[in-house]
Amino acid sequence: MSTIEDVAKLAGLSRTTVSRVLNDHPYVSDEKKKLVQQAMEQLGFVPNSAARSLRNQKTGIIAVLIPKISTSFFSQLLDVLEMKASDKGYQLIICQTQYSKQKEKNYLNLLKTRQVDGVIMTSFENEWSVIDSYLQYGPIVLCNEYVEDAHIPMVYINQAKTGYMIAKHLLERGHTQMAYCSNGIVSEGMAARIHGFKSALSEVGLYLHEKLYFEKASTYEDGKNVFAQILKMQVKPTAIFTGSDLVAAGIISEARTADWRLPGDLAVVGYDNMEIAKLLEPMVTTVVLPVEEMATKAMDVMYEKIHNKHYRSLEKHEFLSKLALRESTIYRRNLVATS
Amino acid sequence: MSTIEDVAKLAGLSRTTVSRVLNDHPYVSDEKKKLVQQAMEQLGFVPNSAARSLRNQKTGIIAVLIPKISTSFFSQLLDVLEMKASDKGYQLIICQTQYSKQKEKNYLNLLKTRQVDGVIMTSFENEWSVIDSYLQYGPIVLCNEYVEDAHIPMVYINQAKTGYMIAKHLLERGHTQMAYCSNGIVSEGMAARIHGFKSALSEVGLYLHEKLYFEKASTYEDGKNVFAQILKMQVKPTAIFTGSDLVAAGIISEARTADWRLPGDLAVVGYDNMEIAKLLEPMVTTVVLPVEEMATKAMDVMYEKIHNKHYRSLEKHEFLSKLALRESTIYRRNLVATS
DNA sequence: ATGAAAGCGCTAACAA
DNA sequence: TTGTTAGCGCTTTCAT
Repeated sequence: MSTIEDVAKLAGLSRTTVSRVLNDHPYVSDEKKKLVQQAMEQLGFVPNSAARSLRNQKTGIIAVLIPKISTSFFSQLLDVLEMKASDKGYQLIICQTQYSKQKEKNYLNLLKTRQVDGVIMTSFENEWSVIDSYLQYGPIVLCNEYVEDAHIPMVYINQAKTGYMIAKHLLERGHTQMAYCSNGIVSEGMAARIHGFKSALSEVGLYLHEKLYFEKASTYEDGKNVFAQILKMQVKPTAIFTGSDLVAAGIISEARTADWRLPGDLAVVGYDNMEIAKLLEPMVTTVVLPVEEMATKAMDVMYEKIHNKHYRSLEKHEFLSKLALRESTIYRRNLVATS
Repeated sequence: MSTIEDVAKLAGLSRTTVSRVLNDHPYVSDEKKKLVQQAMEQLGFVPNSAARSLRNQKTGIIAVLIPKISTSFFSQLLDVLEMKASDKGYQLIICQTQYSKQKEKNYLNLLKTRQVDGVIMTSFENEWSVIDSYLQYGPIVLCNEYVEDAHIPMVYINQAKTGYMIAKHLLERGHTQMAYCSNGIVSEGMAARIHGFKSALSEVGLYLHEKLYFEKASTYEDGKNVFAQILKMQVKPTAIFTGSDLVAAGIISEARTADWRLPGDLAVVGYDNMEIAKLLEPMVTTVVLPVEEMATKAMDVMYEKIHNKHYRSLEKHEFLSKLALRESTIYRRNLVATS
């Protein structure tokens, strides 16, 4: 492994000059530059990054905290984050928190030990005050979360508008009796989503019936359960927001078994635009999340924070979901553009 | 940011002693040890990892090269790899090659610049000779690939046995006319798989009809196409291996539209055990890959290579796929255990 | 059991 | 335009 010193010797110059060539500094004559480059070539020289990190006090690495990589949404997010980081010349260290407070803290320590220049959190487990204390060591950017009392850049989806949009769509399709599935997670986003949903209803004098609110559904099995419950009801909903494409799949599966027509007897709206949404029959109208936009913004903001060094700046970067209209809410013959 | 020097001063000791405490060296009296620990506590001292890396010539980081993170299989693999790395005290840098030779080389450079202690490749694009040249800088372990002329540890699936198992299962179900979908990727593994498939057939005097071999099917749409072709055939297959659950989904969707009974008119075997395999109707019999086992082994081997420093050792770590038996090849009433 | 000092490879302030 | 030198923070001989 050759060092800058070796290159300097071979080129008959000083380490400084070599370093200057390496960093594209001005004030190096073309002649010497050539000499240095030849020497580098000949030795197969590559700068040692630990030495650079130590000297420059920055690593070129960003940590991404994620609860579970193999979750469809998070793997998409990570995918884009990696591309954007790569574009900016950064490496990404992946940190799976597995929804554990301790793991989350362990990974935040990467900031303390200066192993990374910044941390992007796509979820969080600890109290905000705990996380806040790490800000003295470097920038933290929230991507896909919103916290009222955090004074840092936050990139997130306006869930109130998401909820509103869903309800509005169903209202336009003529539904008046709707059901709503939550996923059991209690967060500001989830609260905002249902609030938005309800406000669209109340605008037209409707409301969400208590029995039609399912508190905790996140899996295919949960979806089947939800339908079983619906089947037993006196007054049945004509439309349901499922909170997840998996739940939608469960509901659809049972509904078909029970010979319900979809969307005739029940219109279904999913969430996440997972692969299955397009594969089911009927194809599922679902909420499409602005994954790419959020990841891009998060990385841009992180880059800026790393360089301007003012970590505690409150920035709200809000993005909107879209609705992919498909057969589960609109009869095929009325569907102009499916996507 | 406090350094080891600060701690030493506060404790009234030397840097050496502090370092010894930090690294659990013997020959430190309990008394001084306590002193040092108190000082560390008081200053909130955390060792700087760049300095450690520089001094120790190792980073505690492993790079994982992956073509595309958001692919179901790779995200699962990455998930397990991260857990295993974490167990061993390593961080993972993720490198998305996007099937690009150049990107792959760029990321292999992390080894040259000593930014990582080793590289795990889950796929590769360049000629083996290119990759081989990086071995002088550190260990490379193949996880999910097999290359005949690579002299490094390889963790992979025995695809010949996978193919054999699939055909065997269909033979046992009484099929004699089978179709086979490849995904268009040309690799030793893919060749082995079809070879294994064919040899099970030839054992009982059967063979794979040329027209029933689909060269390139990897998406849901491809699956629909495949079925359309089958529909036009004179002699139709009674069973098909799809090479992917997505393709299986496409085939099933079209088959149902054409009012085929599944598995009565056509038995379908998928690959990958994706989420959809259990959600479709019928639930899809599919090949389950030993993701966890491969990831675990790859990380174990990497750990060992990093420490014993002999990188060019040919090691074949072979794993087997399993078949998850479901309704698409076995009538529900005959299904004892679905999974 | 403890400390002094050298040095990992690089960059930058300063001098020439 | 180029070189000398100090030092980033840590570990490890070697001496005591």
